[in-house]
Amino acid sequence: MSLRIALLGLLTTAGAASGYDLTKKFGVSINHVWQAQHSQIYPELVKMEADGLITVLEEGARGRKIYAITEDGSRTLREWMLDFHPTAPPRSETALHTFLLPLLETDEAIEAVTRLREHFATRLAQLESIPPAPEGYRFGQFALQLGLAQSRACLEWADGVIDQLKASSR
Amino acid sequence: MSLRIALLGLLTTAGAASGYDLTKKFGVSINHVWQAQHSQIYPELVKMEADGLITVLEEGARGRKIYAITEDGSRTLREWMLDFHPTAPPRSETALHTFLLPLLETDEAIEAVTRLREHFATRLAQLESIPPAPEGYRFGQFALQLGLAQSRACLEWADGVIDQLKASSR
DNA sequence: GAGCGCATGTAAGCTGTTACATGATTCT
DNA sequence: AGAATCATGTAACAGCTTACATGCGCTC
Repeated sequence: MSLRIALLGLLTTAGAASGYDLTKKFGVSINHVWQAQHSQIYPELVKMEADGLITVLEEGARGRKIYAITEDGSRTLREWMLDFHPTAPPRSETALHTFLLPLLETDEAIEAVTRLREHFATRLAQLESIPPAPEGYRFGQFALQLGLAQSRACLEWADGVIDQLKASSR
Repeated sequence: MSLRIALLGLLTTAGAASGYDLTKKFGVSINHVWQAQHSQIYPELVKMEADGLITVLEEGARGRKIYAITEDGSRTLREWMLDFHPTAPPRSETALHTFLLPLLETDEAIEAVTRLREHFATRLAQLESIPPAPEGYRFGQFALQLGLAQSRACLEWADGVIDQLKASSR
């Protein structure tokens, strides 16, 4: 379901586009929020057209098909936005690793958490490099703020854990 | 792969157990970090036994099979812990919803974010109700701290967004 | 005409969800 | 005797990844 929503969202926020264009967009704008490969996108667009959520506006060179969202598609997207109820993501490899940290010796654990810290710092830097919305109210603005808040929290957590581990090794 | 790791981790931290026991454990101890249904666990245990990571210690009443981790299993788990490199989770329904918030009218968006806020508050309360490790260095302790830090960050984010939306509606 | 980027597709395989199915034991 | 719980499995399906496959159009 969410892939459809992401595609409908992109077609709304960025206008009509081909599967190829949409694939590229998943690599940039919406990237920190949702991702998909072309092998998943092309078949999904075919199904969405069959369901009347999008239409082919034109067929260009090299079999390029430009899709646009339909009334039905807009309604579906809006309903999803209004109905949405969050659920906690049930699986996180990083959290699993963290859960099992006491399996390692203290110095090994410090090394492992330092690696995590690096990762969080890199992610934070990436998000900080995205230019903020200039004014008003833009797509992705709030998601970016959420990503920043979470990255900062993770970074602080890693620093705290490293301190705890160092204290316990003395 | 990670399901295996979670199972090996549980067999290490909580000792030998049946598929049924492990299923229940995914419903409590490790629950905020990883989850699995019995329909996924039973076949996985069979494959893990075939791969020599676990063995059947005894077969009890009602076909109950008690599994224990093997040397090979412990080595695999330890190697995973040492090799682990985090990756950013590429998909979050909540972040996608957040990304598309500007599709809604301001008052609708406020309502939607208020629902998110509720969700984060509930999650935080759940994690806070887990008793902290009494002393020293326990399995799950750092993962719990991570969950708390992230939940608090999400809650603050929601409050900030609600403020921004209210300011923009005036 | 060789190579690159554009553009779309298919297939195999893994992970995870939901539902179906069965039988044993314990408790009331 | 009936219900609840213990205990294990299978099947169908959805979502996603990786790899394979093909052909057009532009530029050097």
